[in-house]
Amino acid sequence: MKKIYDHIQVEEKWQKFWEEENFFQQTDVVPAGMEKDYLLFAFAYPSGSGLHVGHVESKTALDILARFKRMNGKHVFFPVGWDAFGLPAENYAVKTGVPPVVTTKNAIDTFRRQIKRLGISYDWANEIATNHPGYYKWTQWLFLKMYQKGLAYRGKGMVNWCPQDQTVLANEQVVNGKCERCGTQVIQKELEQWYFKITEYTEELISGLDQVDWPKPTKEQQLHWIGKKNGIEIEYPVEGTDQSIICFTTRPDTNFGATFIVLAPEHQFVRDILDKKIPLTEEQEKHLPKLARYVQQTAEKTELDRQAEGKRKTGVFTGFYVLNRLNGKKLPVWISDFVLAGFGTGAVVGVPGHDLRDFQFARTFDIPVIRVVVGPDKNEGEITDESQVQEEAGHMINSEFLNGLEIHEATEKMMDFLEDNGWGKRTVSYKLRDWLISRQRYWGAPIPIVYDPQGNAHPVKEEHLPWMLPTDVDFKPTGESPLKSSKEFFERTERLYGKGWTPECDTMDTFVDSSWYYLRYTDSRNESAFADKEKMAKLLPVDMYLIGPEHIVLHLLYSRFFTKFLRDEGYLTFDEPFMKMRHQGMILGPDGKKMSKSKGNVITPDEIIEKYGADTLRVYEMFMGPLESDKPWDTGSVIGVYRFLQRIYQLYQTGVTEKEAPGLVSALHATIKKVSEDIPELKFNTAIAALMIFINQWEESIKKAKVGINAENANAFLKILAPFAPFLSEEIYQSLNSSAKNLKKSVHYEEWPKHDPKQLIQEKVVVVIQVNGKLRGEVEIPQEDINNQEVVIAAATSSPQVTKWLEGKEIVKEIYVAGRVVNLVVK
RNA sequence: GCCGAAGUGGUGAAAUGGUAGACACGUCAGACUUAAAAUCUGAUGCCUUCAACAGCGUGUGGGUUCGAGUCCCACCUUCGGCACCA
Repeated sequence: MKKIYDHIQVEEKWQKFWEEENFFQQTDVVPAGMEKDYLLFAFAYPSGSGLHVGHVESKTALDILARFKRMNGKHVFFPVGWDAFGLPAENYAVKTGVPPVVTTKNAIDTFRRQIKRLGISYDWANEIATNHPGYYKWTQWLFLKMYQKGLAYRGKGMVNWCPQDQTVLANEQVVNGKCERCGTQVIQKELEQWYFKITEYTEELISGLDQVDWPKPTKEQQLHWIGKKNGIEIEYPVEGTDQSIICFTTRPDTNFGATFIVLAPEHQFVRDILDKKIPLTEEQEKHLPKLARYVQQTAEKTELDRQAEGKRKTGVFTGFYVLNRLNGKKLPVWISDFVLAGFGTGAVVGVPGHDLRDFQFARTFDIPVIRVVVGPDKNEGEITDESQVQEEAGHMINSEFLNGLEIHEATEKMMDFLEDNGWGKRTVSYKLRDWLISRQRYWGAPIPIVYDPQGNAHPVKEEHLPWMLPTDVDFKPTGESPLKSSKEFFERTERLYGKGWTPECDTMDTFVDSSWYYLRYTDSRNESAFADKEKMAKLLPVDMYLIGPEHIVLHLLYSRFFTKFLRDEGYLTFDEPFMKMRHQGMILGPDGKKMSKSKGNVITPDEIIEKYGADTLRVYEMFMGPLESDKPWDTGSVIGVYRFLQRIYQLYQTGVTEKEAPGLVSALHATIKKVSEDIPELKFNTAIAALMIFINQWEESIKKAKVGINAENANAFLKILAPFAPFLSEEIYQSLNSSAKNLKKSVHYEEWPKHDPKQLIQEKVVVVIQVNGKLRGEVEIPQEDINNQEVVIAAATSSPQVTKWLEGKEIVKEIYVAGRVVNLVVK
């Protein structure tokens, strides 16, 4: 009778065994002569709803890699932790009054239990959670380090404000004008906020990408985000004043076609007019009310309003003119919200003939349009329609000394000319801004700053770290930081710093927590440093980072910034934290849509493990398709993997024989080769297919000839199966070798088998025959003739399948690809 | 609009420029069973067909090549990201 593999009982048994024996806990030192391998996954936010099958994918993938590398003699560092600060826990607290520290702990406990059931071989001894005072003490310490170096600063600025969450959002956290978290329309607000000066490292954030092995599209997205543009700042004197307006442009070649200037409503010059710091003529005074109203309106506009406006241009004339020194023309100065205060100089020179937005603006306000570029259509006439606006290619006209030049040549010549005359200066502009880290939230690390009675900022003293997050707060959103409601927090500040001193009540963006967690892993219990320098030098940088594509821009940019800063401070010896990075795709619901509670398409690992076991879940998810692509979950298909594992278990009852089938042994070596090649490339789906093929062959051999493979080879197969199905392979390994003398403690401590190339050599090779590129037959060629073209061609042309296609034809060409294909070209 | 990725059976998917559809699900037929589930065996791209070693087939249209899912050009569709960035 067949023995049924009882996954529940078996998996519990080995999970307990591995845990009791501290199987995968690393000593924190890399043993001499061993190469380290640091495998990292993006630590998760422990949400209340627990793990879903999507979480399982990346964890399993890296676990397979970890086990494979251990068996290949690497010192694997595979830590785990929790990105535990964040909004959901706090929102839950607002609703229910349960403190975030409680919900977070419960959520982590659930996650931990679920992950352990999956058999992920994490180094639990170094587990971290960013909400733990032992962790955020160092988050705060790093803030102070930045503060000392002038890289953390306080500044006034327009910020994105979410009225629902009652907090500031980074630009990156505003999606389509809505809050990334809750979907509420974001508005603009001016506030005093803390920033990190990431722009200090802009150039290195660009050049450092050359050092790392990341997917190309990821690098491109980062570059795009940084948005480096070479251009020139041109100075335009304002008529009737001693001021001038500076415009940034990448296309000064078109400057003879300039007909106006547009400022962002937030531009300093506009403020100066409104504040009457600039003497106004009577005529100019008349523009003031309109101007003031427009500035006011812009400030109140939400991102969504701006979007709803679409391309429709609005604006107001300031009453001022500047001088275009190239041709002595007067250009009217306008303001419009299509010009962004944060890019370039917040002022744009309007060339309506050759910039679509400028054209639309000129049309709306009846400003003249001048053609200075002739495009590939050779049209030199007036520009009257959007479709005629030539931006990308052509030659100059109506531009005096530039006439006839190709636009790129003209750009260079114009830049030289402007610089030579002192009217402009070449410059580089970036989209990247400093990182706004203040959050008016409770559940985060408090910013370690206190204010003296005069309101000046002072760093919290190092001996007062961790600067504890108070617990006596009111979670109800008031528009102000919840920490303001803590009596203890204010009392503490006065006690430690003096009467009238007050604490900073904002907390840090959770991206700060996650910008350095991979450093803390290396020395997670250190109480006197964020991590020991030597330990970091030994284990870092990260060798493989597996991360979802959603983190491409922010988290990676911030982490790289931290790394470069800490390197400059002498703590780190490398430039880039993540040497190799790959992305896992998303596991979609059975309906092909993103899994979400509200859609009711969430599959939990618990239900699958209950029914089929953790090994089945692991192997199924790896078998679904390429790691990096999005894949819909199909519960129906899980059964196939379940059957596969059951059949393996059955085979080991009957398939291990003293006499071996030679073809089977050779097939095993081919399988070892394939699996060994696929795992490092993260091609788990094809590795599993190879394992399945071998099991099919082995089964067939037993059925037909009653011969299988011997114990040694049977063990070899178990070893290559072990990373994928750790429980099943351990179970079989232990019972198969129960009488063996020098048994390793576990299959997972075994050495990875090597394939024997001699075993892969076939006696006969099938060569395919094509006639004029079409498949017409095949011949078997003995191994020794495989490189003898004459023999192979002769065999091919005399093959009965082929002769009928050659009848009455002349062979004009013979192509032979050794061991694969013959192509006969006939006429 | 710009940047990026991807289009292959009923489904998830394989395929260093060299036998397209490996492997798996599903489906159909059969075995076992009172029956069902489970398990096992066989078939399964489409089409003509008694059967095909015949024809057609990797989003569309061209091209390069002895040979193209794979390389090149143009286009269509889907999905991600950015989006008035001067």
